Amino acid sequence: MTEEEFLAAYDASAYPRPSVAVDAVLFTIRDDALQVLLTRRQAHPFAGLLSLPGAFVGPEETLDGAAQRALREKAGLQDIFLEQLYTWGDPGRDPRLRVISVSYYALVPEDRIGPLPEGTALYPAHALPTPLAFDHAGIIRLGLERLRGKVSYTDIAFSLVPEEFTLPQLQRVHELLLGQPLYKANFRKKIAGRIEETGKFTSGGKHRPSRIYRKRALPAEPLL
Amino acid sequence: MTEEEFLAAYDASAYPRPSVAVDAVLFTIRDDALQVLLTRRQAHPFAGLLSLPGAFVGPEETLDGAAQRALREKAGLQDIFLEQLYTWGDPGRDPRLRVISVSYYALVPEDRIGPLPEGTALYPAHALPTPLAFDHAGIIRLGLERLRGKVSYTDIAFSLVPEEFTLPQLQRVHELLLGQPLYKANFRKKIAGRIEETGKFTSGGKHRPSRIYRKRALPAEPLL
DNA sequence: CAAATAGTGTCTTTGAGACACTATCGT
DNA sequence: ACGATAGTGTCTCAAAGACACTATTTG
Repeated sequence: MTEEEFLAAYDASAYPRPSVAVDAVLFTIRDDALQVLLTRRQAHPFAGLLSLPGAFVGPEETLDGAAQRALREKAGLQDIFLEQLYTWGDPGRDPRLRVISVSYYALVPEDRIGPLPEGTALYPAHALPTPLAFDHAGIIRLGLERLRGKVSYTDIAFSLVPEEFTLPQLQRVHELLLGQPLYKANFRKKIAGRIEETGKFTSGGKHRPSRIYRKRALPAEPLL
Repeated sequence: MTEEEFLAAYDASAYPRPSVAVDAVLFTIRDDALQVLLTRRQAHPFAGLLSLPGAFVGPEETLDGAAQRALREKAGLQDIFLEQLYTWGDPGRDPRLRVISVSYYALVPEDRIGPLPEGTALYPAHALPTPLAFDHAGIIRLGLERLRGKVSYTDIAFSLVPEEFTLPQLQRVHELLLGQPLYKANFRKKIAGRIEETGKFTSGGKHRPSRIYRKRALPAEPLL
């Protein structure tokens, strides 16, 4: 059977086509812990359980666009770091109908999060209530793995920190993602090329103020 | 609007739901080059152009299952390395109808490839004909990036080499994926823990025979 | 023994890791 | 001066990189 023949058969068949949705794992740092945005489900299935914010993909909408919309609608967030994670499609993952879910993970500094709608809140990523709706526990686990894997060799940690930040703050984010303490001096050497000074300092603490930095605009390394 | 309301509206709407397909980028090494399996399209759209092997996802089929099926049908391959790559869903990427495509990349040693069906053949990955059908050029480019990124810190190169192989062979695969020559001694040190000797040697060459190895069954490193 | 490729020993360079030290704030 | 946190200098160690050497086959 050629693809065209299959398509014709598929088009004409009585099979319900799968629906396509997006689900987003929104991470942020709050109360010195990595947290995930979850909403409590009102309706069947999994009524009463927590689930990831999601949305069905509109007919004229890109996948990224649908993920952005989901976060805008459920958390009032715009222009945040968003990256595709994995696509989940096991038959039966949604008991109502076949749903293919394209999952995303998103990173946002706490100061960008406004008041959340009723039923939506942040939960600590390493002590989530159990069970969660659908296969969302697995999606979050994969998001955590991806995050942990990428933090050491990319810039993603900057997306979890305000535009202007101190190095102790940034180091703490790395430590929370990696789950282990880091040596101050080594950490600073490693990120030295990716930051620039603002000239400002913190104040008010009962200790030495710390320098305030921002992310360096251009990658320090020119192409080889 | 709650999710349930949206779902009800979505269900009842006249919108055609997207179709969901899989496309696979099958890589192999042949004639001392990395090659990709492509099939020439017979029908509209993009008739006459080359495209990736793909399939629509059946109603009771997993995504991985559909990708395996596509490769079985188009290349007679079974039980090969297969990993999800990215999901493409821009409206308009297929001019006929909305198609969400979950892309995979697959790796197979040349000796596992049998005779290919009419219109299907291998093409050198770094000198592909242009243009390709749909957004398949982008899918292949992403597959190449993923492959290059992963070769240095994972075992994937073993999937491009027969079960029993020599180190010059394995090194050549690394060099083709990375696009640069490697130092013999350093390469051997790096993979020393991941291989084991078979006790066999090559023969017939006009030079010193090389030892034949296989992949080490268990990861040498115990959990910390 | 010459050509050709397989395989090894070892010096250098780089970066991660560990730790001790100094600096500057508030009280 | 002290408690607390910010920030730096430097030794160690392991891995990556570079290169030169030895080994074993065929003709």
